[in-house]
Amino acid sequence: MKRPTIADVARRAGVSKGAVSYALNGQPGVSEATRQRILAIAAEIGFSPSSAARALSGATARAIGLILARPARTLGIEPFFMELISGVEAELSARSYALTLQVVADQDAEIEVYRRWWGERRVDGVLVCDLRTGDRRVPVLEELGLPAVVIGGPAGAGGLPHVWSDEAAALAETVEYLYALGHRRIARVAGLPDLLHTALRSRAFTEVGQRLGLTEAVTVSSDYTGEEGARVTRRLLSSRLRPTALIYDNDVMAIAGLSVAQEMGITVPADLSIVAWDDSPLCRLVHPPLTALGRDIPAYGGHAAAQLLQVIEGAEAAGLEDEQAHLTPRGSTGPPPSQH
Amino acid sequence: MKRPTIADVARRAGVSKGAVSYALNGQPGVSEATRQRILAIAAEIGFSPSSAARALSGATARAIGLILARPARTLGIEPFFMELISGVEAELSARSYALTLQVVADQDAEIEVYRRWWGERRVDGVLVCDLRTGDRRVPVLEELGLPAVVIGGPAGAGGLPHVWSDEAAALAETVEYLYALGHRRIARVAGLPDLLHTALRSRAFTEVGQRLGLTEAVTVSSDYTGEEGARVTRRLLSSRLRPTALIYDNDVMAIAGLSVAQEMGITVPADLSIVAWDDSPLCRLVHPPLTALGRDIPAYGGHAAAQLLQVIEGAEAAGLEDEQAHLTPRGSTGPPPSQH
DNA sequence: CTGAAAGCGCTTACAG
DNA sequence: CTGAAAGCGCTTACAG
Repeated sequence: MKRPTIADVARRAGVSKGAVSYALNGQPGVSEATRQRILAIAAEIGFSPSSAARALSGATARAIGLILARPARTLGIEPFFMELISGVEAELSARSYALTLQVVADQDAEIEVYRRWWGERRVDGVLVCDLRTGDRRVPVLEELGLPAVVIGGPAGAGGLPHVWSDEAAALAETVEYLYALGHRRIARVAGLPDLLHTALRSRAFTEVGQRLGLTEAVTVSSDYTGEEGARVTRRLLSSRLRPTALIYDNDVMAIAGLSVAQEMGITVPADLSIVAWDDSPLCRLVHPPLTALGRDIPAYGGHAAAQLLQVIEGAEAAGLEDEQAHLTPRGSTGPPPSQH
Repeated sequence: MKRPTIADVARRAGVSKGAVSYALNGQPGVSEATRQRILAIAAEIGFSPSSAARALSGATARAIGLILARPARTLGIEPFFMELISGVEAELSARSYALTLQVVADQDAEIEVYRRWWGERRVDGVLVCDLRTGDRRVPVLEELGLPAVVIGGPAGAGGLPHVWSDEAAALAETVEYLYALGHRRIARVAGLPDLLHTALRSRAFTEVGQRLGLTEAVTVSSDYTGEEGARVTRRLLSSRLRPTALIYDNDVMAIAGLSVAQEMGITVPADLSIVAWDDSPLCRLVHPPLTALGRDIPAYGGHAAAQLLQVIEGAEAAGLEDEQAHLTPRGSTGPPPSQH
């Protein structure tokens, strides 16, 4: 089955290819009657303009790129990325842009793919995730002039527009909530230490701890996996003056932490309170369900995509502060055990 | 920064554009010395051939498509798809193909996207997931002649090549294992009933139940979400002669089921054994860790991608039977409680 | 409002 | 082994 081209439509309609192009793209240059007739014929013979020909004629590729540079193992287990992607998709498909996805091993590979995509003109722009301290991707993207929007911030995005959420404030509120419940020994199990948002959260945690006079507000680094989350939890709960509350940087580690508590005979929430960041259906799956800090991740992805499309279409995009994560108290938090 | 074209390379090398093209694509028509010189210059000025120009010249788009037609909610929570995607990616990027991903609401939307992609020549082929009974996508893809490989089977793929795993055998082995432990009342919490592999598993479950004389081998339908998994489990465990073993069609429902047992004061595995299909890190996160039926999903995705690339390159692809899922016994299974 | 033509950046027969 | 040229299917000034 041969695919119809613009020439087929033009022949059937008895007009020039140019006229068909104008009609299809909503440009002036054809009468309304002609436009309708051309559109009807195009629909009838199932014509879609070749994306390659369009891209080659200086129009855009109508595709944006997203690269994930995390081990497959971590990627699969965290609902975050899939939720982000579906939000991005919703925005893109409404404007009939495609999403080109690539999973790579590290930042070097990621940078290489950006260079290749730019050379190939394969995408019109990219969404950048997992900002790191001193991120090497940002200057490369700026140098290439490849439109890009950073997901994360507020700092570290260089001159690139970014979409972010005030994680420091959300963390502070969480600590204050635990403090109000009576907790004085609060520890935090953090994600990968070289991610910028981990650093931001750690600083915020230290600050609020000092403000409230919690001398033992410790942050312990981890890597988002259940294994590490469990290991760190075991260590924290084995110390002589163990924490009465734990805040985890993702849902997976929090669930692993809950299992460790159960395995050690520590009752949640009577003996230990647990808070998960990244609220997700996983948090409601376990018993007790986890108190969690969450926000609308698909919407976040959608906003980032919308910003990127603005940049691609030549508009100024100043970036956007998204909603702050809010705490949903469930069964895993309560007052600390009374001191005897 | 202007992107270098093949003409820039040709000028610098002092040859024609055709010669550059031959050199780049490893075609005969240039001397080895010239080829090396051209390659060096291309690398030096950072040239990558425009994917649009390539695609337009009759070469391929060097991209394949994957459409996921499940609600975002379900997508995010199951590690399966992200693992599949990373396996697909690994195979594709080794051959420098791109992956175009789209998330849609239903099969109608999916079919529409296939038609559009075909018309736009945006992808060279597609990977088809979540085969259903009487799948409407298969005849459309066959009619279009868009190269496609189905992930799943063994039946229902029509004339399309497919990659599959013998789920019936894996399920039978699992039931036999539980039988050997002493279980006689075994129930199964199934996934979405209109997915073909759910039907295959259900039939296999009934068959092995009959063969072993388990008159109460019930399958209850669900939808893969934790909510539904919990609800169904509550109902099953509330019946007068409740099952002593439950087999779940995914990890998420199994974890929800475990929580329900805990909430009802039913001890796992002393009072109830639980088996999860789709082994994933989630299964090792809970307490007790779940006995699970699993296999290498990234490899599965990689095999499907490899088959598709074969089809695209014009080779016959007969399809492929992948490894059978194997049972990893962990803490959630044991002998049934003794009858008093 | 419409038609004829150039051009995007490649690939690939076709002559030399 | 190499060069000149046509063609892929669009978009977009440029004349009429």
